[in-house]
Amino acid sequence: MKISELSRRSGISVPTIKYYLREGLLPPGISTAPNQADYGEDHLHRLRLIRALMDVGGLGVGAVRKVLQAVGDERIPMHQVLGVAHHALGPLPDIGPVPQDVVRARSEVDRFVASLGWNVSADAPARRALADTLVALRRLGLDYDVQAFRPYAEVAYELATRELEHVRATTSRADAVESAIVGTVVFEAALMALRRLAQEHHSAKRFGRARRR
Amino acid sequence: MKISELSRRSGISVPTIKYYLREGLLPPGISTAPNQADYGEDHLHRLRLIRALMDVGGLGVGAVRKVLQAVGDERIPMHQVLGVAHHALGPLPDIGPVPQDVVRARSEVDRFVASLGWNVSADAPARRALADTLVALRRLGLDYDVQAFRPYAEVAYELATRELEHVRATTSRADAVESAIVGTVVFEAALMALRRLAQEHHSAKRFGRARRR
DNA sequence: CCATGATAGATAGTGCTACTATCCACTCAG
DNA sequence: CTGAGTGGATAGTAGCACTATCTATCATGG
Repeated sequence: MKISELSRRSGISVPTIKYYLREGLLPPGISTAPNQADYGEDHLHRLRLIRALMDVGGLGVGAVRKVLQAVGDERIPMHQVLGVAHHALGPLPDIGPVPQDVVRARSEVDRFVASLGWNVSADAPARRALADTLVALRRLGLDYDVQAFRPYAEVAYELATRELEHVRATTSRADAVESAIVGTVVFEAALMALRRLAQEHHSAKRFGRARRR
Repeated sequence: MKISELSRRSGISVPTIKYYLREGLLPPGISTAPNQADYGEDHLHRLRLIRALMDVGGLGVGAVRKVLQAVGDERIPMHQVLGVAHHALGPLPDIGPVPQDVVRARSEVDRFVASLGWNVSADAPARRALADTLVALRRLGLDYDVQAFRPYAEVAYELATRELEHVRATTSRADAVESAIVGTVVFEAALMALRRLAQEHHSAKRFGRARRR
């Protein structure tokens, strides 16, 4: 199909598709002439994946590119793809000196993860993300302990069990990898939305029943 | 204290504090002369809250301003503050025409929420956010049903129960409101981080044990 | 008491990101 | 054969979160 049809079927403007081509998010079509190229269903699917990661997952162009590279790289074994994706999604590496309270929080988090018996690589970005939340709470004067995260950890454990079983049920590597990525990013957004809905429900039940606004 | 001390103790540069003052995120200090003002501990605390919302919660300046307005507005009753915060956090209102599949997903989500027996306002942004995730999954060719969200809903329900109980235990309105906001935003980030850690653990267990990278 | 540095407030500029717009030479469909 | 569409390149834009600079003041230590 031509780029105009790709644009129409994906709902993404032609200039934006050209931009994704330039940025390496979308592989080029099959060139049939100096100024003609042919795009297939896989291009359409790729565009939808890009939009899902950006719109639902909130990823930037750079993060999407990293994730897609990991998905497309056959040399990366299954059990590493999630890690690579998490590195693309997670916070950037440290820039300046790390404050004292952050250092302490990180080691608390590391001990906490170890106490859960979880087998997670030492440089997982989510470790630092979790430590950052702990630091934020404490800087606000709320003296939480890492143990406050335990119920969340138990919940996360059960969800991850379910999700990984689902991934195993799929067939090809490409499908498995993509469903793992989508599971991480899209179901994360779904879980957030559901948590907020549940909070509103409980808030209404506890503090009153009048409608908002 | 003077702005330089506020800057030193908060770790935020003086120009940035001035920027927050201009943007209305931080209330002005008590003016003691045409070019002098005095800032208190509450300003320091407010700055830490701003950074928590921005750095951990990923909110922009506009969203932070809306949330802080809701926190500070005594007229807004407790049971509405969370809703107001969710409106500030959630997706923007529709701009163009809403595609057919989105319309269908929204009504499915509405029926799903009703089937859960949750009492949530009809215009809660999280409804649309959840519908968007469903649409994203389907556009990727994964024909999920809303019911796939049920386990997540159950988990979200239990977490929200626990969290709202914690809010009730606090005392003043200001504290309660702030802890509700912080709970929504910061514990959301913590839950995400823990879910990713749990995923890595299960991924390592299921697909292999070699270290990444 | 006066030089030095900080301050409030205002205006303008920066770097980054995700697009958009314009241009060109070319080509394909009617 | 003409006019809309195309690939490829370059340049421009809008929004965001700061950052820099300026001015008129003010605080303070020698």
